[in-house]
Amino acid sequence: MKPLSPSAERICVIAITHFAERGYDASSLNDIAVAAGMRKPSLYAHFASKDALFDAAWSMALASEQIYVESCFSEMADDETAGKRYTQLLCQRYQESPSLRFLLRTAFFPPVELRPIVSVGFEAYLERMSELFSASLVKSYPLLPGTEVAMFKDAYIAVIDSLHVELIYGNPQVFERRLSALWRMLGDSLKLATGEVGHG
Amino acid sequence: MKPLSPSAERICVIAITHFAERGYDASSLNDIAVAAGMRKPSLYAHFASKDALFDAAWSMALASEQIYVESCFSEMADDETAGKRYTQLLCQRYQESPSLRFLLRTAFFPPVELRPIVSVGFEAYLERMSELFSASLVKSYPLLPGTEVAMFKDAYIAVIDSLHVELIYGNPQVFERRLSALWRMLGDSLKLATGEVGHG
Amino acid sequence: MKPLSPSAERICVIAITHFAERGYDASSLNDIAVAAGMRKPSLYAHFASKDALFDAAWSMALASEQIYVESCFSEMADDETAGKRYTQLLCQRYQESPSLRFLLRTAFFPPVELRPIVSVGFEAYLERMSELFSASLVKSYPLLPGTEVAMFKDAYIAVIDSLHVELIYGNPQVFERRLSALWRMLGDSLKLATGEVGHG
Amino acid sequence: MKPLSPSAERICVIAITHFAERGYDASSLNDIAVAAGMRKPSLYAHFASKDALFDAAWSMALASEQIYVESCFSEMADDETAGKRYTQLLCQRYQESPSLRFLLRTAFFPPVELRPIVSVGFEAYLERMSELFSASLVKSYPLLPGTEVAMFKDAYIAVIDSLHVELIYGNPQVFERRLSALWRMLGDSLKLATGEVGHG
DNA sequence: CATGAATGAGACTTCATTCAT
DNA sequence: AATGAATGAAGTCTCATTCAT
Repeated sequence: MKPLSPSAERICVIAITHFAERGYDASSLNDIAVAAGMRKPSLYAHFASKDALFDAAWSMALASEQIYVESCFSEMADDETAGKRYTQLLCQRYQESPSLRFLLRTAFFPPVELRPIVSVGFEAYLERMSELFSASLVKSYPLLPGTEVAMFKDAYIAVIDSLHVELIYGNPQVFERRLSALWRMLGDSLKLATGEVGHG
Repeated sequence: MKPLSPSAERICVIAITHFAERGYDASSLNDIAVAAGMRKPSLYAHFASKDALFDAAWSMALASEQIYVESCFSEMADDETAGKRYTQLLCQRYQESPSLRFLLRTAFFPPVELRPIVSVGFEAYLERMSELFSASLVKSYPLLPGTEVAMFKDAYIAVIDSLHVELIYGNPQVFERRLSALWRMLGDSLKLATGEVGHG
Repeated sequence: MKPLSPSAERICVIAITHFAERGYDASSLNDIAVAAGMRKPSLYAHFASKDALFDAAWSMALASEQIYVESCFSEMADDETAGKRYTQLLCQRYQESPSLRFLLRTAFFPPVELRPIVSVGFEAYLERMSELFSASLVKSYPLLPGTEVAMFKDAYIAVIDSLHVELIYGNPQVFERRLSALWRMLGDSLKLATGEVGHG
Repeated sequence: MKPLSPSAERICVIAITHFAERGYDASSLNDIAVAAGMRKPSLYAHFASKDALFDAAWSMALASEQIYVESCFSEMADDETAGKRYTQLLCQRYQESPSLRFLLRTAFFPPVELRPIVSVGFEAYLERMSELFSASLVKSYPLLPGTEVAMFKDAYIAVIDSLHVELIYGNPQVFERRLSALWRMLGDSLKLATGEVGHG
């Protein structure tokens, strides 16, 4: 994982948008090269192969989104519902961040030969998110039993994935309805689970 | 949508598994033809182009899953929680039905030039599912206000999509946990929404 | 080793001349295709890869030369010195037969990945020649001890290889001098070995 | 033929092994550069082109083998059979000297555009060897007629070439048998040619 | 219906070479 | 003396498609 040269980084950024929009198979190195202001063979001065470029792009996108997630959760106000901020910003993030679009497309349907690399990275990404959520949850409801926390962790990731899908469908209005429906459910469940126990 | 000849149907079935596993771009007409026991050019006796084959495969898969969904909801017992049966069978269905795998992969990331066809069909598919769910919901809770029904419709599709994603990830154990977490939420929310009003 | 179609045979013949003149690495499928009156991708309707084409060309050239060798030895007159006719025709054969030129070039310096295939075939080719020689030798000198026959077999192949090299150098005049020098040696050695014993 | 810098010499040595093992076409400047501890463009600080590098490698290899041949013949004992020592050491020399392997490969199948350079050098190399042989032969058999000497010169080079081929085939056991068979022939011929005339 | 043969377009990749630094 | 970056040419190979048979 040595750091990339500036040119290599630029290529990576472009590759990310191509992979995000077209997928791995339908992305052409020629197009990526031209979009990066060079000719096809010049790519090979920076990356040994299409796979290697994909690897680098994957790492970069993953790192970028991981940082974003951290910042999202760390900026949380004390009285905020755990994990809500992230979901509220998600739609905008998706539209603004090719990295996120690339991440989702790739996590869902990775090129077969790169599946291992992809799934390891993405699972860590989701796992970190669920940890941030449950930490925040425990902070708000210290008395919540561990089994309940575990259940809500699963529920939160389920919610995230559901929102991801709606983002992919690409209808922002429906996204907002889904966001609200999911939080209604999650909120109700939390209410019942914590009742007088939690905040009280 | 004229009916397909037996040969054309066989080709479609094979194409569906290829598209499901590899995606449109990475599926080769040659492989499909050989898997169907013929040579590549023979495909053109049945379909005008790769796109046309995709179209037919898409229609067939959609029809197949629509029938399945109908049967799933129609066999529902009276005291069953609305839409639960479908989600419980989903994991097995996914593993057994290339059509469903094809549907999801394609709905999420359709080949650009076929996006319109795909999204129209898939939205109808989801819409029908949500109607079946809400009909069953209204039957169980006749007094539930319309706005609540609408909200639960959104929630149910959100749940389905979330489960879809977990199926794509491919870990059956996690699927079961997610399934239970989502129904816990949905159940809690229903409980609160209906209270004494509903079944009582 | 299924028989080749006429087109495939034509391509093979052309490939043989290309491989003979340029070697495997420097031969381009594009050039071969054009020389065969078609475009590059059309080759792949006949051969799965460059290696496969090479394989076929190798088999064809080997078979061709094996037949030639057989005919050469079978047409031998009774009072002829064993194996002489073949060496006398060799220069002309080399000039006329791309197969032989291909055989030698390839036997001497095969593409690394095809070395096994090549050496097996060529060793059989040489071995057959040495058997034909020794059979003819034994017929002329029935009393020659087995160890001597074995030695002359080695000597004959050594002579053949030496002539091959001179053919590759490409100077017909020098070839004739070498041919005569080698037969002088072989003849002298035979004279001493058989003496009054042989023809008696 | 200005003398090479130390770096250039080092590159040449490496190039010789690459050319010997792979041939001109299949040898990559990149590989050679890396093996020499530098990057491809750095080669151009030492050689103007691949051809120029080949030229230099060729000259170096030729010089190296010429020196070896001289030393081989000059160390000859008085009662030794002319030229025998060289052939006896040949197998070991071939295994130890990339230069010799390069020489043979290149002499047999030079890259087309370099054929003139190659053949001139190699013919001189063989010619020198045959002169050393005939000088030694004349020393042993002063009364041998000139025509006979000329014939034996041709025979000796023929023997050398035959041994070369066996070295290329790469079977040391067969090499020994061939070596002995060839000297049996050469010795018999010499015996008959000199008879009572020579040493006596 | 099926296919053998052909093909234009385009995929990834390697190569020898150049040039500014 | 060395190299990172770039590139035109060319390499092998795959693909969807067409057409005569």
